[in-house]
Amino acid sequence: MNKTKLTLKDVAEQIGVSTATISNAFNRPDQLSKSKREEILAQCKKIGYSGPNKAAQILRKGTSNIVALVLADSISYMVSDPVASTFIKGASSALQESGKHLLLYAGDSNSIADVVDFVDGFICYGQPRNVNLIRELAASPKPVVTVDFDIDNKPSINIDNEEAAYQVASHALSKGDSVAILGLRLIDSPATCRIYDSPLIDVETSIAHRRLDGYLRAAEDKNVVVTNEAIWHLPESDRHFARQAAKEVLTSSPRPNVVLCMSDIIALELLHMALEMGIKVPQELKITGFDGIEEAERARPSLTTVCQSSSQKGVEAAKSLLDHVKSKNTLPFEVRLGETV
Amino acid sequence: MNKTKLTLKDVAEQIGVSTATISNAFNRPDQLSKSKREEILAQCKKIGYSGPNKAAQILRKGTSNIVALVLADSISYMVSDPVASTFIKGASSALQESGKHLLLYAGDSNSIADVVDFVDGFICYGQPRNVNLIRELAASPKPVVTVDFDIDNKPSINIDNEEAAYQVASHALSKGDSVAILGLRLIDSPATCRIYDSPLIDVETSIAHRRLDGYLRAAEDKNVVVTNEAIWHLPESDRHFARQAAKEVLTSSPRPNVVLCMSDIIALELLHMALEMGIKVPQELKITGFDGIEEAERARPSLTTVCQSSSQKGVEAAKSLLDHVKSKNTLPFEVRLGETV
DNA sequence: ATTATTGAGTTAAACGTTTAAGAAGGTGTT
DNA sequence: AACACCTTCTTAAACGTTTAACTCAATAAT
Repeated sequence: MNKTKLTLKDVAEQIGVSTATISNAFNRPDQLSKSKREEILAQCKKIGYSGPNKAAQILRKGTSNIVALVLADSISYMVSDPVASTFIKGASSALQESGKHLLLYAGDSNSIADVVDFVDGFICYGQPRNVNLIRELAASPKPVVTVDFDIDNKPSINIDNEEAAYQVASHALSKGDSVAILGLRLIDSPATCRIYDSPLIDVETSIAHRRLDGYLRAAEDKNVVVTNEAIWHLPESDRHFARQAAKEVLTSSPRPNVVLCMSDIIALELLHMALEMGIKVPQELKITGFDGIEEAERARPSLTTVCQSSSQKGVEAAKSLLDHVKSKNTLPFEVRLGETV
Repeated sequence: MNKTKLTLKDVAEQIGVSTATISNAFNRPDQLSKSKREEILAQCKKIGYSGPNKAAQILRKGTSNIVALVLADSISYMVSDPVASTFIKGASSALQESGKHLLLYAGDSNSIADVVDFVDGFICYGQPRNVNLIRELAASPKPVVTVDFDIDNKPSINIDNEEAAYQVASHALSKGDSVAILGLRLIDSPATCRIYDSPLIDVETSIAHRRLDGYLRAAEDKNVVVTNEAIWHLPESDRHFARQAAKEVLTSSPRPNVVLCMSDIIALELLHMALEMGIKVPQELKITGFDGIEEAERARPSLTTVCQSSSQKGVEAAKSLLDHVKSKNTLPFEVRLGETV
């Protein structure tokens, strides 16, 4: 049992070669003869040296094999959200295959300063609340890949949200004529409310606005008028907020016969409440979701929604980061016709 | 715009003090006068130096503020499991409060060698598959806290699984007399099967065996005979495996009238299948679960189970690690009487 | 026989900090 | 006036590697 941990220097002295040679034995096999290398590795194993210290390598090499996954909100929230956790699954398995480690980073923190020096890059999932964080990411010397939102000049992974929203809304509006929209993070409010004339946030960068654009274009095509009073804002795709918004929509008069929801979680909550109130779906009320989570397919009636593969997004994001891809990557989506329209 | 990143040395030269003083300005305010410190900090901000490089700090200080969360299985699986993800929630929020970062580490990997040099400690959730990993953790110089399993001489967070299992089983067996047990990871098999006389694994360290002990003690108390043919092994708490085991149990003859399940996921799948088959619960079949997940409470009939707070376990694990607690910590549990017994 | 070329190792300078030990000057005590 | 004792800052040695540049033989080319 050694008192203190062995270093390259100790090992070099014991074996009788220079530190450089030991280092090369571990990192650059072409720099020394095969026989010597094997001898060194065997010796190291015998005396209990398990390889160069990683902390020192991080400093010296400037790379750590750690990738930070910046999550839009708190980590707590993200892990329990089915869409986000599926994304994490995809990203983590792709990273693991490349021997990278995953550091979970809360997007509600104010700065990446405490990790930027040692991580190899950032995968950024969903629009962080904190504007300063986005600025820092944009200016970061380390590679950054964004998912479900956009930073200028940084690669991103996305579906064509505008088109997807357009398609699903067109389908629903061909069967109904009065509409409400349950949107996500459209304005700066911590509570569920109609947007009225509140200033919209993140208009350029957020997918919510692309989806809204798509909904509105579909409505225009079908000659359906949508006022700001028919557009709700939810601060999060959370059952609690969704329930409240659902209640407001369903008790508003006149009650719309089409409700376009920006997430399946919201749509499902609306569906449940409608059924509880004895409203017939889809006869009296048509509902569309967004995301295509499992629960949406299992629901009765099953939800009409836009399917996108969160896990594929995770995989693509990881790949883009590792391959130093510079361009934006637009993934496919699919409108799944369920029984709610 | 500077070409290359500023270092302490650059800054020191520009401001005209020693590097030590700058370092102290950031790390040890008591080592220099208040006025000088403020002046330095202001200057740093002006020239765009955002503080000492973290990679260098990790090497020099030997601490990184990174905690590795070692998850029993692959990260992918763990993130989607409701119990595990709730645990992650608890742990991550507690760590975040202390300014620590969370590194997700797959327990199905073979060695901690690639992170042990730079992480500050390990939180280990659930029994890792890989025995070598456990050996390394046991021998690690860095602090380790285990949850839901045990390593000698390392602190752990647990409920009294034996007693909890005893209580819930006693309740169920007071209303039934023939029993099957759906257990987790009892033997070394990748498939669902009866344990028969296969050698049991991790007998000393795994919670599954504590629960089994509790079940068997309750059975003995009630004079109910349990043979190894009534005990099933599932490799994971997964709906797919659960469904298969449920089918086998429900079609076995004679069919037991009490089934004790080692997780809610298993119990719920059994419940659904029983209802599909037209078996009346609890009249013809009594079911108990374990964990107390939300879905168990929402189910109809609601599940009788053992409630434990996964998120609290996460919090306690983080605290133990950060406070260098050496002792084992036994958390409370509660048997929730549902409608399935 | 002389000069290039290659192969195998070594030397020493980074990487960017922290911190024990020391120096210089000021304050308080006797 | 002499001494100890702070306070404030500096010096320089770590922390444990990687890697460009160099040395020294041995082999190949002319």
